[in-house]
Parts: sequence; C-alpha cells; structure tokens
Amino acid sequence: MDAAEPPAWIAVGRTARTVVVVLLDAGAAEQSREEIEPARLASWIADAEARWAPRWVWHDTPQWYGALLADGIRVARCHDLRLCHAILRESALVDDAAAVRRAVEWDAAPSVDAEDAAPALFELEQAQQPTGPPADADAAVAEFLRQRAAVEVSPEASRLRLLLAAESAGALVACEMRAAGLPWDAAAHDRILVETLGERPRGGGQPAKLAAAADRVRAALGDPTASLDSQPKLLRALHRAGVLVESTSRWELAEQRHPVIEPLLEYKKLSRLAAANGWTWLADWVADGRFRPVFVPGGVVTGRWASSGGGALQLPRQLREAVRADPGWRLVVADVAQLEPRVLAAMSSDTALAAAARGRDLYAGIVDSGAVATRQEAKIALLGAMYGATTGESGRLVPRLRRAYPRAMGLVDDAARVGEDGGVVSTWLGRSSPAPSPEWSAAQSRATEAEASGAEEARARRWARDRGRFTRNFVVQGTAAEWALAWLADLRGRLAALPPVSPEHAAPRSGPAFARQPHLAFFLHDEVIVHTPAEHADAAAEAVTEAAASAGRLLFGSFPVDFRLDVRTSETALKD
DNA sequence: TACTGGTGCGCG
DNA sequence: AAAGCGCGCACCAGTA
Repeated sequence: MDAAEPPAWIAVGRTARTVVVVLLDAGAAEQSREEIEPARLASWIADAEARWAPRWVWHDTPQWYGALLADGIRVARCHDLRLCHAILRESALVDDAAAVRRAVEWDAAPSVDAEDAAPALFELEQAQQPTGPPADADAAVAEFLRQRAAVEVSPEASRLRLLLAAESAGALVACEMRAAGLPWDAAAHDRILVETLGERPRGGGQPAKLAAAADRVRAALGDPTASLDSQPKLLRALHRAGVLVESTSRWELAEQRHPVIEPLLEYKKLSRLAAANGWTWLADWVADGRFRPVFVPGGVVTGRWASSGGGALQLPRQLREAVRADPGWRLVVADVAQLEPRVLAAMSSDTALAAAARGRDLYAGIVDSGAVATRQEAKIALLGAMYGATTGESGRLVPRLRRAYPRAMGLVDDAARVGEDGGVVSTWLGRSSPAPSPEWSAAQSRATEAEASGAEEARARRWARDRGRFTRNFVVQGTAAEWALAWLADLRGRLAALPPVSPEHAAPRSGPAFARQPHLAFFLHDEVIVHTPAEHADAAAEAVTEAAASAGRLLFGSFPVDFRLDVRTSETALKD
C-alpha cells in the first residue's frame, strides 16, 4: 500500500470474493488499486485510516461501516455515494446534473435487510445484493467522479462540498448510534408501565387500569359491548349516547361535556402507551440495556433524518425516565432553543430577528421588540409564518411579524411564492425541493384553460397553496437540518478527541470500542444525547456547546446569530 | 393472506 | 377538529 503521495480518497467496492480498494489523490486521479482478501480487510482499513486518514468512498455507509464497527474500527470521514447522489441529482446549485441523473442505478434504495446483513459483508458466499446501488469498486469510482465533476463546476461548490461532507458524516453517526444504542433501563420502563397501566396480565389481555378505563367508558355510554378501538364503531356509539362529534380525536372530544369524555380520554392515553411503547415494544427493541433504533439519514425530503422501526423519533416524554446512563456514566442532554427561527434569521440576514434571539429566549426577544404582546403570541405567530398559517390567531398575528422582520418573512414568503408557481427552492447549502408532480402541473395548466370548471380551478388553487406551504417550510426545516448535521459532525470529532477514560470505565458491559469513550447515543432533529463516563461529563457538555457555535460559524460565517442550547447532565434523559 | 387508505397520536 | 410544516406507527376496515 505504498503511494507517492498520501491518498486523499479511498474508494472501496466488492467483487464476488474479495474487496477492491482504489487509492485516489486529492484531484481524484487514481494512484493505485489493490485486491484484498476479506479476512485482511479490517486491518487494512484500520492501517490506512491511521496512516492517511482518507475520506472513504463507498456505496452505502451502513453496509460498510456496520461491519467495520463490529470489528472495532472507526473512521473519521466518508463520502456516501448513495446519499450524495440523491442530493446532487436534485440540487438547483448544480448547473449540469445530467450525468448524475443518468446514473439511475444510484437512485435505488438499499435493500431493507442490508444493515442486518452487514456483519456478513465480507463473508465469501454473500456476493449477491438483490437491490440497492452498485457495490463494486469501478461503479463507485465512476459515480464519485461524476459527483465531483458536478460539484466542482458549480459556483456554489463550497456549499455543496460542505453539504455532502455533512450528510456523509451524519451517515457515520447514524451507524455509530445504532451500534452503541441508547442506554435503556428496562426495569424503569416496566415500572412506568405498571404504574400507568397496571400489572401486566400473565395470560395476555388488557392490564388492569386500561381495562378499568374501558369499563368506565362503556358504563358512561350505557353500552357494555361498545368497541373502543375501531374509530367508526366508537363514533357511532358516541352518537347513540348523544355525543355529537364529527371525529373521535382528543381535540374535539375535549370540547364536549358528557360523562364519557373523561374516561374516554384516559382510555385513549393508556391504550396509546400500551400499543406504541408497551411491553411488546420493550421486548422487541430493548436488549442488553440498549435501545437500538435504525436512524435513516436523509430519510425526509427536507434532509431531516427519519427512523425505521421502534419509532425512534417519537420517544414519548413519559418514557424519558427509562433512558438511564450506565453506572458511573452520565447523559448529557442538549437541545437547541428555537432552532428554526434562528436559522431563518441567519439565512435571511435579518439582523433584527437575530438581535431578538441573541442571548435569550427568542420569543421573549420578539415580545421585547413590541411586535406582539406575549410569548405565546410570538410563538404562534412565528410558527404560523414558517408553516404558512392563514387563518385563526396565527394567521392574524403573522402580518405583525412581517412588519417587524421584513427580511426573514420575505424569505419564507418568497419560498412560498416559488412553490405555488411550480418552482424549486433550495436550502442554504443547496438541497433542493423536489419538482412538482406531473399531476400537479397538469392540474395547474388545466385550470388556466378557458373551459376549466370552477371545481378544477379551486382544486388547482388549493394544490398550489399546499405546495407553497411545503416550499415555505422546506427552506427553513432543511437548513435547520443542515445546521444540525454540522453540529453532530463537529461534536463527533470533539468527543473522539477527548483524552482516554480511566481504565475502570474503559470496558463497560458491551458494545463497540468507541462506546467506551464519550459518544453520541441519540439525535432528534434539534437534540442530542451523549453517553459519557462521569469523569468526562463536563468536557462532553462543553464539547456539545462548542460544537453548536462551530456549526453556526461553518454555515453562516460571522453573521451575528447564536444557537442557544439547553444542556443538562444527569443520569436520566428527563426533561424539566 | 397481503395489501392499501383512513384515522389518530406520538415526536420535532 | 384543527389552524399550519415534516415524519412513523398501530389499528381497523375494505379489498384483492
């Protein structure tokens, strides 16, 4: 593995029986290539990482990195071809995306079980990959060159490079968080379930408190066999009892006065907990004291992560008590206060909004500016502006923000207008919204024809406004996701650079080697949880804070906006 | 039996 | 029954 100059990139790909590595210089010219026996691969990669710290180029991070982590190997940087392809093929910052778009094989989603198959990645027999992007080295290099070409000719190359690096770093973090898991106290979870729902019945059936709530509902309805889990049946039963609601949603029920309401709301609350995060969930998703969800970077059109299985991004507040650090360890829980409005202030260079946010609760700052009277009003107005509210209290308050913060409001209003006209909008770093569907466009052009019906015109208008609200929010939500990726990536590096922990903490119960150091354990749009030995908790908390400031500078340079964090260090992930 | 669409609720 | 964005999941009902 000698090379004249250190490789800046190393592309990896599989053949039927071996792995091919391709060393590329900083200009992406090939220096050399080598075929590696699967048994030697892990140590080869570990050596190359230590020697050159290259950026690893591979087709799909979970399939490569999952196996490496299982072998105790961590890498600092990668370029995830599949994720970067998805960004570049749509980005309006790319002048000529034709070549990238033609490579349709890179549009394929990886097979669902690819991640679980990862530990077997280098076993001889697994050569077939039924779906997903190509896994061989030649395809990887070719796609990498196409992507580089698309980026390098763009006038916005530096933004795109940052976005691709952040997206790829996120892919590494997602794999690592799955490998490390979120420390989960099953006994504490069980206690919460027993307290809330009652003892778990041995032979199946409903727990006592849930059954009792159901009985009270049926008694109040005067209908001992009423079905509570079927929306149509429940609705009919309510009507028979004289509760004339149009839906069975909590919101509408709460406005009614009838003896059935209180027990019904109670029943809904309990049955939700039992169904979504009850004993079945605990058995399915928690093992060895860890909750291991599948994070899906880039899973949302805006660039936010999605999750698959376990409902990782919907952890109910009620269960946060069950998130519990290992003995001698701590959790550093940090979330950003009003991330999206701060991002909006920065990307629109709205110094007034940034000033309202600086060093304090942003909503309080808006109140102080005199635009609205109360914190609640400020919150409703700002959310309404970013989501496109037109009616109700929110719709009434938005015009006042428009006067106070014309630049910020102008940015989201413009994004809405572009979307209504069928155009494409982009985030700060260059992730673009999808083009309108053919059905959408057809409806719009149909509505302009002379013989279009009133109904057709109304539908086209409604769809246009729907799309306007989507693009309005896309620019803010998507840029906030970019900030969060930069935060994660920077934090990951800082945590990895902390000094080694003392020996008594160096070997916790189980898990990958990096999890013996302070490490990221959870991420939720604007929140991170770091699991750390107690002796490093202060350093980890400091790293979280510094990473946030660093992310702000990386995206917005010296623009004077701050990203305030609420940071708590404790043994559980409980909030307030 | 496997699917799809509707409903409702959890999260940001 | 939300208004006003983005998700995932469970459950039911209707259909293939």
